[in-house]
Amino acid sequence: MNWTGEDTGLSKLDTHAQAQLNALAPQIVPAGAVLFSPGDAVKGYVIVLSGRVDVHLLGPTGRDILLYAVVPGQSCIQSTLGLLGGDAYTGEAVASAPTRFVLLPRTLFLELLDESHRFRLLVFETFAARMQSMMQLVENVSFVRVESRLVSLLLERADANGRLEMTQADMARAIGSAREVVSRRLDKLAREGLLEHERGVLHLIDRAGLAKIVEGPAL
Amino acid sequence: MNWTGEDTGLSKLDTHAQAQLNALAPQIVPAGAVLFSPGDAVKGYVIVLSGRVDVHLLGPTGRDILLYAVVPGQSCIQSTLGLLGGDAYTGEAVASAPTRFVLLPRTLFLELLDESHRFRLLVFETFAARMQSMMQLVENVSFVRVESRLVSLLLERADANGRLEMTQADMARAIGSAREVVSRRLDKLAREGLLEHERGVLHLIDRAGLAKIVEGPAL
DNA sequence: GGCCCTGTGTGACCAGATCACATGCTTTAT
DNA sequence: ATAAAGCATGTGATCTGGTCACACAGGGCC
Repeated sequence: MNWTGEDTGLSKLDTHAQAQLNALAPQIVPAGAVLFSPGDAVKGYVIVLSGRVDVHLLGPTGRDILLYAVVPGQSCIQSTLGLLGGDAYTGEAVASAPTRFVLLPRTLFLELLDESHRFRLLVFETFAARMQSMMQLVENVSFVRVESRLVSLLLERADANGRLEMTQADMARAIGSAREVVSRRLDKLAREGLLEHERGVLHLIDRAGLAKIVEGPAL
Repeated sequence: MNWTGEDTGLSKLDTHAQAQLNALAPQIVPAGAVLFSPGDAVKGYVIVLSGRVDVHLLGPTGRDILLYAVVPGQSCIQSTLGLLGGDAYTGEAVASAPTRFVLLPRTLFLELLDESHRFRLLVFETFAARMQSMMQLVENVSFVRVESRLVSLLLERADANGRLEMTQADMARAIGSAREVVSRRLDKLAREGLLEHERGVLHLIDRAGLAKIVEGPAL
């Protein structure tokens, strides 16, 4: 098994560290699998090789908000928190696509942290990136109007043809809003001729017009 | 100069690292001093020895929200982000009390990170704590009602006699709300006999009653 | 005394969240 | 094939909270 070569960050590790990592067997889970839930103990450091893992926070009213997505080569920092501070998870992580990942046990993680300069950098960098994106998130939910957040999401996630398969409930989750609000916004955007939508699918019509909305008034 | 002994985390460092740190001269700034603003380049790793530094995010409409407070022994992770990723600051840091701190230059920071196991742990731990508190923040602003957040703040910051000197504008900043909203909430709490307030000062009357509000309905 | 600056109170209005449904499409069971 | 169940969506009413546009009160300071 040699998976460290698959991914940018890890391929630069020294060979000793790579050997130790390659000894671990990657796991595969289907889309929808829950990797951890609030309160779970932290089992190890997770590195995603392919697929995508969404980590979100659950509100008491059933609403939830996407904290960040873990894409290949990145690791889930919630697990890092746990490994360093000993706290349990507060968020929930679910695979939003079939996902292949490895799980470094705590001892190996700490060992590599001491031994490998590159591994350290890697951990720090993903950590820093996450922190940055968390700040971005706070900025978004506090200062950016729902319409802008929604349109940003659509522009980001739609394919080259402007097509996007996603339910309104999932959009609401991703931007930290409510399903009904998304429904009304999409309606408005459709009335303005910027997009079309039906059950489960959505087509962007006027990307330029949508892009203008993203810049739109602050709040 | 020997300031590493003043503080819990640093006193456990190996003597070599301590010697290098003690060679740096602490700086002192008065309350209200701005340590950095959005867009500033990162000068180094900041460790606060005494006082208090508030880091907040500024909204385009003039509203701002407290991201976290840096208290003695902690470091500002925004600077860590910058040192590792090279990005500029996005938040603003102001001393909310007279503050004494040291600034480790980038090179020394990276050197210690490689050399000192304890320093590494220290940095990681503060990093993890910050991340945790950022998640807490997201949870609060998304899922907790303003009244609960306000009351939490009052209970946290009031002295033993239930007295708190703070303007409504500052309270609003701290909980990520607007001044007018705070004004109306305080009014309501006062009408219910839970507290009294006048220009710049505030007295908690019924701590138990207030505590019940914190638990209150989710949103 | 009149100024100015800061902190506060208040009403009107708007965005967005919540609640409580009503449809309709799709899949599964019978 | 038809009914039942489940999911995705639409819609009105209502509430919380943020924004705007003020008025007003308490201190300093000249």
